[in-house]
Amino acid sequence: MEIPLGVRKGAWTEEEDNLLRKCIEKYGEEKWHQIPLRAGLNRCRKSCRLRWLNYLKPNIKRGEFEADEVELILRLHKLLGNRWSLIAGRLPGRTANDVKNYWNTHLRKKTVSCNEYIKEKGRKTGTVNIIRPRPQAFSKNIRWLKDKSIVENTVQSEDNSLCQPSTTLDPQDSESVWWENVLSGKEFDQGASSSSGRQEEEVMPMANLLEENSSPGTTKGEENNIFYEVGQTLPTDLWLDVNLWNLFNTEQQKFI
DNA sequence: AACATGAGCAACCGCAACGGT
DNA sequence: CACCGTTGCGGTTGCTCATGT
Repeated sequence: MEIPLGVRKGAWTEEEDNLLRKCIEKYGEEKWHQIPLRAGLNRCRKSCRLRWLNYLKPNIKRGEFEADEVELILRLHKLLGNRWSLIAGRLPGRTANDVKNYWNTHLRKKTVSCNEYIKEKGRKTGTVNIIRPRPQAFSKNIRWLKDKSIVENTVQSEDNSLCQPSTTLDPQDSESVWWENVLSGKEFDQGASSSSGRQEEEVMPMANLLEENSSPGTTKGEENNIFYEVGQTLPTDLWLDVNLWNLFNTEQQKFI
């Protein structure tokens, strides 16, 4: 086992902070398993890494979250769920832990009450067209263009009939049109579900797409269910409107 | 003044993914 | 391909401080 007996836990002292800071200034943010030894700290590597990333790192922004940051957190959380590292990657100077803590203490209650309101409203007004989260995948070669909300390569899904255009245009063009429609909020055809083969090896979920375009040091790829099927009719407590796609696109452009 | 309660935040823990062998 | 060590993430815990009773 890597953690020696008697390893120190709990709050960090100023002396420990200084040792860790000097060590990382000297050796860099690599090989965390060697950091405790190099720094002369009786801490486990996890503790050292966490302390550095959440507190000691030079560019960390302290203090109150600004209104635009809060708004971005709310929107990204709606889009991504509890992907704190991804969300933090869009907030310069903020750590995943900061974002998570802020969410849990300030925003969770608000969104819960908001969701309850939407749920209640949905019961009264019936159903709306939604973009529903579902496992869906994209080619690993997808690139977001700087000038347009277009992806170059194949868009794949568990249900191609919903995710690809019904026209017989050139595949790239038709997908571009489809994406433009999605991101511009145009209406969609009601798609009939049909199963189709899914190429597991060459596809990746959209969250990974975000990660590939996010700032260095963000998480590696992992699966999740943040994809959205269009044209479904479901209660409003599940909806995710098209404007959010526009937001997603807007935010994406900022960081490319 | 003493105690209870809740909010905010730092830190820990468990797990999954990744990369090397 | 399997195994193992390392890394990084999200959930949870626990400490501190402010506020209420």
